[in-house]
Amino acid sequence: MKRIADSTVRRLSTYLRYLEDLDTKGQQTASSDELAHLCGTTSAQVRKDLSFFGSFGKRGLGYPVHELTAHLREILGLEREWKVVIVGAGKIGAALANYRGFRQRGFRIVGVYDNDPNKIGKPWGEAIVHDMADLASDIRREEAPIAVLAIPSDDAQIVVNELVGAGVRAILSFAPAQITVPPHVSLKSVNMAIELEGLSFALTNALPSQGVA
Amino acid sequence: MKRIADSTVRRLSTYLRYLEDLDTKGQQTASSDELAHLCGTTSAQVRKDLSFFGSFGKRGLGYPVHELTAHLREILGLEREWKVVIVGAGKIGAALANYRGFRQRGFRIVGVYDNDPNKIGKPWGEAIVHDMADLASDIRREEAPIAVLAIPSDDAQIVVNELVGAGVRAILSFAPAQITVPPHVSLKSVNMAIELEGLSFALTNALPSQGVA
DNA sequence: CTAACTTTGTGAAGTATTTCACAAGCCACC
DNA sequence: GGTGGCTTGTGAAATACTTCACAAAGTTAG
Repeated sequence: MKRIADSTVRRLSTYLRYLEDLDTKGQQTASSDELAHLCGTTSAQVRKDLSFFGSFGKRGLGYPVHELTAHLREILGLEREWKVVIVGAGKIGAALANYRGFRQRGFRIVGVYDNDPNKIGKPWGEAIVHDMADLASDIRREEAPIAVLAIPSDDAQIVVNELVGAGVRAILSFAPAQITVPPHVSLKSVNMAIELEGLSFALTNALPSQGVA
Repeated sequence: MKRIADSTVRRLSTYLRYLEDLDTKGQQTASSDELAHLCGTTSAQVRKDLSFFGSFGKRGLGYPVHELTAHLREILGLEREWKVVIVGAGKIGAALANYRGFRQRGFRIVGVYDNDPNKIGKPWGEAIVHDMADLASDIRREEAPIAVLAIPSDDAQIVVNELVGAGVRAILSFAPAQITVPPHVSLKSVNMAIELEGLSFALTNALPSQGVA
């Protein structure tokens, strides 16, 4: 199978979100054009994205909302539960844990870890903060495949190595540092500084044509 | 001047971060190859990125670290202060405000806004939470060009319209919703659900070749 | 059943971005 | 001051992604 572009996968997530809305509202079908308008893209893009995975639509009619929703969930691997550990009992991790969609989409937090003695043992949402010293062994026991890295910065790579060694296969990092992982591990980095500096650049250089997300 | 790709701007931010490190350590010059390794890209990419803005290197020697740092700050528009308002006195906004690099890079928070009566008037970091009702007039008075949108979700577009109407020219949104802005306004969206679903997809479809950020 | 209309799925064309590859420039050493 | 070894800057090639445009297929109305 052809490699799927990251940009395509991101759009699939967006389609899913809006299809769920439409499904809740009881809408039976949606055309690529309608979906495109909701999601801020073009109808050709929608059709192309979906066509990588099959023919889900009916010509002259559009896509069956409920059915396509199920297909997308399947494609994105959201029909199962994913165990997630959160490393760093700070604000970012808390924001994520608070986020309703997190649980709704099958991501279950099985542990929160920190190395601050003032935090260890304290409650954190519905969980209790564990000692980072237990991180690797807990991951091995739970077989959690996903880790969220929400620690300030510098030891990020060290922690990542530990995570990878313990069998984590996907990491979402909020640490403002370049991290490397072996090829069998997936890594996504969210770096607020980069986003803000991107805005600074845009303002400074006053490019016409913004408005995308 | 040719349009600069978003991916290029993101890399410039990364170069800057590592050049600052090298500068602090007292290193005089850095080759495109060294920078590439630090930043997880290729030397050709580094040279191409920089070449859009000028010839900063010396053949046979590399780039002067301190000087290039200054150039990049200039290019990214970080030689000045940017006033930022934060909309939504929740965890995400707090994470951002806590983040040291935020202030270091010239972003100054001039106001935090929420519509929750239990939060309005309460201290929030070093600031006090203001009523969203004052948002537009405060932005006009302060002339803050950047807003961080850290509210749960649904009214996101309404708030954005208000922000744009009040003169905001760049928005960093953490709301998990599609937002549109007029062409003269820059928008960056960070959507944790999309990132996590991207990881889920990668795990499910077990693509070989990950490791990028 | 036919005609008019809608919408998909998809090669082909068009853009955008990355990588290649090498001439030209600079340094250091003899 | 010439030679050898590095490293930049950059067109050209390669790759990746998006948009176009249209045949094919389905729908609706008469």
